[in-house]
Amino acid sequence: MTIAAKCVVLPKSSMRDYTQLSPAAERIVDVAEALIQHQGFNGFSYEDIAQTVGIRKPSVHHHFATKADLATVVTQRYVQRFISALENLDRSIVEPRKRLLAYAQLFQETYNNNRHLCLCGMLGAESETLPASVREQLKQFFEANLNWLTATLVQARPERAASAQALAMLLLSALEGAMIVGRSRPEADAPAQVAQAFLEQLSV
Amino acid sequence: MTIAAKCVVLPKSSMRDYTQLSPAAERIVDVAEALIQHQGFNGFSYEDIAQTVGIRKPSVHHHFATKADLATVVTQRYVQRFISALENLDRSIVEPRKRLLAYAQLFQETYNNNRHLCLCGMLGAESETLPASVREQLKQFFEANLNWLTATLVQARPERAASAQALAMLLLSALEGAMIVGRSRPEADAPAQVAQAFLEQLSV
DNA sequence: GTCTATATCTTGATAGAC
DNA sequence: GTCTATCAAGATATAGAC
Repeated sequence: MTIAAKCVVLPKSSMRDYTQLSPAAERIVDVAEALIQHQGFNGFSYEDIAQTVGIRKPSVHHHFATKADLATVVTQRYVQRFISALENLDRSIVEPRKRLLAYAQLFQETYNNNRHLCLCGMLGAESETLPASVREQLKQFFEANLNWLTATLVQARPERAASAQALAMLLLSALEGAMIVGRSRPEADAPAQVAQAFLEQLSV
Repeated sequence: MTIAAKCVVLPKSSMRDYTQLSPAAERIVDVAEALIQHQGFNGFSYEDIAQTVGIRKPSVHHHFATKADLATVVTQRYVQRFISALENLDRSIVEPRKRLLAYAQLFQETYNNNRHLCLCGMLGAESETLPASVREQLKQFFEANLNWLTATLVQARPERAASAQALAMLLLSALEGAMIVGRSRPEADAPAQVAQAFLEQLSV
């Protein structure tokens, strides 16, 4: 099969690009992102989006034919932005321990906005009901986070490099979990607190 | 207002008791519990339950008038059973560190069943869309877990009692999060692995 | 306790005018 | 790009017979 033929058979949803959204499409993606983080993919409807954006349901369908299309673009944009944020941390913060604190702050800032979950944490919980295109993005998100955390933990404590992978999974899981557990708790800074406990107790 | 009057105004759903379920009602609760753990409260319908149990939709409504009623009973039973399991651990395992490993195994065993999430982890993510009666149960679940973990961590390391609360939140969050992150990863033992990393690295 | 039948509403989605 | 109108399917829920 030629490369051209391969491109032709790509499903329409895969050709959408979050970097080329019209202003109206971008507003829809913004609202959908917030609704997923607040209520989950199965907890909102096109009608909810239409009312928040201030348009009608068919106008939403004009920009994103199906809910699966919309979720794919929302997730794609979130994952790419998050990966960009990780690259920014590498460029702007030299000390590994401070970089890890800034990383935890990414989760805390998300949570500060009306206790919003990490988009991929919410979708990860619902993943059994999601289209494959979204699940693929989730894999990328978690893998990128684990790779970044592992590398940063090795930099912070080279003598413990052997356990860096396991600690990366521990910290990522703790941050995702803290946003969920924290919703049923009074504290507003659960993600920052678990990260602090992690770094202090492990002397990172 | 008299105590009697207060009882009278209790909504019907609050009077349901998971300890007095008929065999048919219990089968429905079993199936609903599994569906929530697999797909979430907003990811299944009465029709799904009916088909799995092998009855018709109205028969499900006969036992649980509304989806909120059903979710309340499912959650109530799950939380009480989990608290009983914690009491069993206290009775049957003397050494605190082994008790913590057995605790983590509770999550791992849940996860071994088709990557089922902790029921309260899934509902915690969806909590913004849930009835108050379910949210109340979630608070109880997480508080009971944090109290049990804090006490057990103090027993394991009395000299670190001051940080036991923060470490309890770290471990609980990590276990809940590992089930979610793990769904997008190849490993089948994410909960057990994060618990092991926690106990090893913190020398518990 | 279970069923058939039905009501009502919501949801995701389409047709076609402007 | 947005709208009105509409649809088919699915979801929650009820009425009433057996």
